[in-house]
Amino acid sequence: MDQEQEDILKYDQGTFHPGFSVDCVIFGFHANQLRVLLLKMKGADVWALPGGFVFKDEDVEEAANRVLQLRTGLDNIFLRQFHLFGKPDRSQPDFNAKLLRQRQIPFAPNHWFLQRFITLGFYALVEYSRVTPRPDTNSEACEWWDLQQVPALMQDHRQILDKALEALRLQLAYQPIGYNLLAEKFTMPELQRLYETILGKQLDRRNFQRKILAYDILERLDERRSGVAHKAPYLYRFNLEKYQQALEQGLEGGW
Amino acid sequence: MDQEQEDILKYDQGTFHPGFSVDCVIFGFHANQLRVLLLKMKGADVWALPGGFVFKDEDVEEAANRVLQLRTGLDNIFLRQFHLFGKPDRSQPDFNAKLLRQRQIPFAPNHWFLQRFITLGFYALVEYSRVTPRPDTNSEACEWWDLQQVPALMQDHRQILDKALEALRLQLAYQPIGYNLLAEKFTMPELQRLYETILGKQLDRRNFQRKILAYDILERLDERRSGVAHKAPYLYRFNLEKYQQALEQGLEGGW
DNA sequence: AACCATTGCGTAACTTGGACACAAAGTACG
DNA sequence: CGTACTTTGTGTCCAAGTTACGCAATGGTT
Repeated sequence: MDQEQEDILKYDQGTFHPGFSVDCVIFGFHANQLRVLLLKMKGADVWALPGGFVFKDEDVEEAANRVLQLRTGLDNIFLRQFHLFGKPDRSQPDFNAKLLRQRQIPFAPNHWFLQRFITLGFYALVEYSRVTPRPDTNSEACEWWDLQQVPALMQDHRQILDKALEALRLQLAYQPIGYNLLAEKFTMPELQRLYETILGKQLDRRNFQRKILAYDILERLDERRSGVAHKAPYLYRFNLEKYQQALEQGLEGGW
Repeated sequence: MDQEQEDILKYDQGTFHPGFSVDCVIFGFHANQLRVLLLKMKGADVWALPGGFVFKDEDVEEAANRVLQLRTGLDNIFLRQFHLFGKPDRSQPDFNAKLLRQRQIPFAPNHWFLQRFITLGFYALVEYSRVTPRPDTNSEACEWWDLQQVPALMQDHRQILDKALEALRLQLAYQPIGYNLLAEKFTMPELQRLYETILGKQLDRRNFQRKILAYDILERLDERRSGVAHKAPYLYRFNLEKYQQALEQGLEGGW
């Protein structure tokens, strides 16, 4: 894939799979807060989820990966589709027409960008510190936002974001989470803060440790995190093999 | 929606949302077996999932409902999207061209039916006895198949079916299942057989009863199922209010 | 050097889950 | 009509897991 960002709006009819887009809810974790990466649309006071279109012969998952790569600079990221948003009124052709005019791109009334779009929502978990946010040609900013302080979003992007969070919480119940969101080495309290912010509630320190260790996906290192205040906590890292296995098989089940 | 089934292939370019379809995995429960409703394609020795296209201004969920209604005669059914299948090679334009020729419909090489299709998979749970299977214009049969004996399916429909079953099993772990699949009144053993066939394993009768009753979504009636062999079991029905609530809030969680 | 928030490890009380026992109910068959 | 057999309703026991804490050790702070 070309690193150089091209102007999506200048593509011809027929370049992309028609009437279909992908939108990514990119989660990061910083300063004990869950954050999402958002784009500020040019000439409008709304923000948007990073999204894109699917090339005519491109895998849909691959398109989402491409979007992620372009906005964050990262590759090989945890990315999972969670819902398709297909209401007919979710598209706003007037808004899109305004965009085209603003960009001084000539267009016919049946321009592909003005059609109704169905969008597939993905959520991604990325390591905050490794991300280099990059706006696309239609946006003037690309920034992290605290989940508590997300600004007004265009179209139904707020709904998409909410549903992504719901899916993330659901994943927590039957699959491990953390790899890709935390640095390679991390402490138990850090992992706990992550779980707490995703769940939106506090957990008992000692019981958390017991439960997460029982999953048998962590390795304790002989190192401790030094320099910080108070007693130096041990560092852990995920055992990738077991982590992957837990992702596939699920952690518990209920039945 | 028009009850009368029209011939989909005779629609013009521009009738449907382009390059997009829905496919439904319709589960029923009969003779202690989980079954799926399949269509036999005309003039080909393969079966297919009931599917359809989305009208230009139609909600995607609504389109799936329409498909369900046309094939089963039922309305207001439990229906849930579970995965989008978007690989570029999943479409088989040659197969579709053959279909058009067979049906003696003239077509240009860029006919909408020959394009690449992205499909959204839904699964539905229906009450077997209330279904009246109806083939569509492209199929010569519409029948229930035992999950263990599903015949060869066209394209990636086998994958879609497998993924639907996976999603169904996952739902079992955190949401109740049974309403819509069973008759209004049912016995505990019947409910247990349902769980057992979905999970593909046997459960202890007594522990099952305790666990399912703990969910607090069932009401035991003063009636018993009479006429059958052996001791007459009590009849139960779902408390719809609590059932609905459990669907939304989830049953357990893990955290 | 005393202080104190935090970490590592442990334990008692309680809940949940799995394996199993037994009596009651209803059909089948001699 | 009574005995055998299968199935249902209810309950118990024990192991495993969960929850709610206690306490000493650590390492920077004052």
